[in-house]
Amino acid sequence: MTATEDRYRVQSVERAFVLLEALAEAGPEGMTLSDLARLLGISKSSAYAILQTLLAGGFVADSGSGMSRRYRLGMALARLGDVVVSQIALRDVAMTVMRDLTRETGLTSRVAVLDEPYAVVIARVDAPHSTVRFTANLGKREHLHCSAVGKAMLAALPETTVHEILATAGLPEKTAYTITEAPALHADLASVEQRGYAIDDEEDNEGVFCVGSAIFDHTARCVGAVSVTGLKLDLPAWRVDQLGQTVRDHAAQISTLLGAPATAEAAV
Amino acid sequence: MTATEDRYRVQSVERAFVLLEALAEAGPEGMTLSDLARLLGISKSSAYAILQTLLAGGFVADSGSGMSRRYRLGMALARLGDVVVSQIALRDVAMTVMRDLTRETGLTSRVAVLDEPYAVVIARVDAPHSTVRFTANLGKREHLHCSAVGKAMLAALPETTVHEILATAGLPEKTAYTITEAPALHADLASVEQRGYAIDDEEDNEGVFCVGSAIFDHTARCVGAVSVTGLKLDLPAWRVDQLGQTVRDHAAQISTLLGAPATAEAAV
DNA sequence: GGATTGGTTCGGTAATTCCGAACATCGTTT
DNA sequence: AAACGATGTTCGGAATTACCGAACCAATCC
Repeated sequence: MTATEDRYRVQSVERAFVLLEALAEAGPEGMTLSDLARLLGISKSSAYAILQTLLAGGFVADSGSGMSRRYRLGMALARLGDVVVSQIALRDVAMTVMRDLTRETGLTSRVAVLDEPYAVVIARVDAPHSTVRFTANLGKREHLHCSAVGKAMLAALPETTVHEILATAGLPEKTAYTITEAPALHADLASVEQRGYAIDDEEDNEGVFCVGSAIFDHTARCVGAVSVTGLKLDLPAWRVDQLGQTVRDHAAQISTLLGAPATAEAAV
Repeated sequence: MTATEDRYRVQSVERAFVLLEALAEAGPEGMTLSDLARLLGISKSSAYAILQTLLAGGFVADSGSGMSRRYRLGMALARLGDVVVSQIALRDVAMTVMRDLTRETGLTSRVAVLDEPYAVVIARVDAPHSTVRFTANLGKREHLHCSAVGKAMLAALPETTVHEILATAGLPEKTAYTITEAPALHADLASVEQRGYAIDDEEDNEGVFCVGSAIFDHTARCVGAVSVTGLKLDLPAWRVDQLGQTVRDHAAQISTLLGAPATAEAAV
């Protein structure tokens, strides 16, 4: 049946999580050590050791002591769960809006988040009939100063963090068009802030053009950016601003779906 | 320092959760196997085995495959976290309202949840100067047909589940006043539904009087009940209805704090 | 007060898990 | 292009690790 070799599983870890599932079933009143041991079909001492481990990490909590001590799920799980739902929220929301965006523009769209001092792509929707395969691997770290998503985020971040990021990551030259001087970059960021979208004009890859805009969460903090990517020769100059507005609108759409207040997307 | 003997801990379980914390830090883009192994200071194969285990349970998810596969937190954690927050919510919300209730009435108040086919007490606030110590242990299972919290819940549950519960648990006689006949019980439940609160008049313990009312969550389902307990001779008949309304109001208060729609508490 | 249930501690055993190394695959760089 | 480096996956062996059973406390129930 399960061709998935048991060889590459850890027994005690599996038991720990079966135990957690049992506690989840049990509800607020929790379960006793003996109940758990019986339910899992293991010795009391084994269950005890696992519970102590989980207790130390706050993944289970105990009510009462000594006799008839009861165990229930701990706060630490609430924290982990919260991380998951916020991540899922960004991914899922982004995916649906990105599909819209590529359908409207015919271009590959991507969403990246900030992983100081780099940007990292967490979702991508390929153009339907892309002439070139952009090998944009998910999870790949990219420089901020030479990408549309990167500059969109930089323009939305506080000044101090921008300085920190540029200080640690620098401004390496990727192509002849890469902005390698801090003053020039700050000037560019100012116009990004004004327009509401950023442009990468062959600054990261020769012949590649990108337009990106920042995404904000419910606390009005910048959590990432969305962009479309195409070949420079497919994009006449008169289309750029129209494209920029489209991307900006879709970014705002993601932000509102994340519960961002309307002010976050407006001009500073 | 930590006098907590490492002897009663499970190494691999501890590692698994350190790994999860690391993934939580990592964010939506996740981490690679090698990164994790380096970070935890363990071999790749060990980290691999743990990851496979977590993957099987849905506690981590993987993006991409083969090369540069990335791991991030899985949906199962969202589920566990959700269970925790709803439990915490009920407990915490209940405690504050219960303190109000005992202050106003001078009686011991308790909150129980349904653990078919029994009721189980999950929180209690003792009366300030209680003449008698009610040994109402938390987590203790009680019959539904002879307690105020039990009858309050029964009146709020669908007919089919009521039948199931009574069929499996029966109607054992606890005192001379215990309702042991199904028709009589149903008649009582009807009046409970009408009044909005249930009465236990020495049906569980001789000389003990209880008044209880049901609690509803944000999905308008009955999740428990709250009650006050006192000695029969301290409660003249004319106080009963006033007390019932007080308990009912506080139950409604808990329900609204849990996000229950206003209709749930109204008469059926 | 005895009997029963539940939690905690301990010692020995062997099963479990850990590691290192080798293989397969892919991306990068020379 | 081809070699290199890095990554995920598989395997065998060694011993650490975690499991169990039993005994020891503590508290409840009869």
